[in-house]
Amino acid sequence: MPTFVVLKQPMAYTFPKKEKLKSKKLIEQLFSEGKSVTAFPLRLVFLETALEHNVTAQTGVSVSKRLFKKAVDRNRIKRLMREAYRLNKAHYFNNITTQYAFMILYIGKEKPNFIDVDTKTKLLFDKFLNKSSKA
RNA sequence: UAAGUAAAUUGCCUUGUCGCAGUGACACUAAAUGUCAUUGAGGAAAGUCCGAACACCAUAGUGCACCAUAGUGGUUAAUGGCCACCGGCCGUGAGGUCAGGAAAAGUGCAACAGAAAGAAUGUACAGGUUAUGCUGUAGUGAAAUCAGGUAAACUCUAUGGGGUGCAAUACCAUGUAUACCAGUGCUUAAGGGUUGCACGCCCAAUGCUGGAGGGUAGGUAGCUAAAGUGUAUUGGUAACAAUACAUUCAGAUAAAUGGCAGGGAAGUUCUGAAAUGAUUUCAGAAUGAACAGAAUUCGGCUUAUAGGUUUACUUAAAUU
RNA sequence: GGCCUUAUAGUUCAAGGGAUAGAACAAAAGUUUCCUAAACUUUAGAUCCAGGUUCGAAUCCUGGUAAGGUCA
Repeated sequence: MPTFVVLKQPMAYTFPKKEKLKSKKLIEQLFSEGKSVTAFPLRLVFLETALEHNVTAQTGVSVSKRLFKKAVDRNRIKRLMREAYRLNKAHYFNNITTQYAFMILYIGKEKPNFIDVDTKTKLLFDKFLNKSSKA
């Protein structure tokens, strides 16, 4: 369970402002030059790059207005995705030396619950590690 | 008790833990960072339909055009909102609803049907008359003889409206291109700006306009104490106003207000028991909350919304 | 966040408030052909939704829904 692990290592499970992907320029660069992996209904777009702050990655989440008309639904999905990223990133990315920009997209049409998003996020990061280690 | 009408109000509560954003204090030379404290979505935050505040457009002017509104009075910062009254229509009723000025200023429109839908007078029958004109009825149609209907047709009347919107606007940082093409021009002027047009006003030689392109797309202010909110009293039929006291209540920007694990609840369904005229009470089990997320700020309107609670009233039946 | 535009057959477009909403392409059936194409004949198919004004609304007015455009 996530809560059990959290009690042991509270420091790693945060998601402060400087770990968020905000620069418009960097986001445009990410979508034009970055690669992607998919674990439906999630897609991860990533790019190895140099960041302003001393962090392993800057990450953003996105849900299309086309797929979810209501702001409540979009906010809910983005919160779940951020939460899943926060709880899983330490386990997967502690050994990475270079800096990355990430963007996680939700491409499904159904509203998910947290367990789905959590398991899919883990699957997504597994795929990402495979792909990046090969390259 | 049943069926209904009109309002008001509420919009799940709570514990632990891990996170997010703002503000303050402390540590630190400062920044970054850390610790602690504290605050953190709605009645519609929505639609952007009205009205304002505020900012810029030179000072925002005059006329026409254009747009909006339309019984009377009141209310307000303002309104197309709201309140009261009058009138029309609907409802047994409580109530609901109405862009509710002008057709004797003018122009237009009326399919089909019908003799005829405007300067027209037909046909049949009856009445009346010497006879005709005349009067009534019939048939068509939404409307047929009356100086008719239609203004959510043009129009007229009255009233109001300068334009654009916080991606406004100001400043700082970064970065280039005073390059290229077309037009025009240093002169009474042409041209451009100012709202669609006219007048008026304003602009000018590293000029102005258009085309095609290049650069930056980071930060700060605007940004939340306000026509604020709550309670009480007074005035007013009411909308609303005045006074007193209390209170400080979100400010994000790929965009905070969340995740997980419990506990409790209104309500709903089922089972059992007791009483009863419908039904109610008690016990147990299951289930466990609609519409929806601030984006400069207010006042309204409109639309979405599971249920719960309260008040006033109407109709019908029964009882006293 | 602000400001605008549009919505009619499967698609692209018409239709001064008036009879059964029209045209082209596409679709289906048939004729022709040994078969297909072309050609010809026929058929089916629509006013985004809900109110209002009007005798009568695709058209006028109001409120929703959906799809698009634009800004420093």
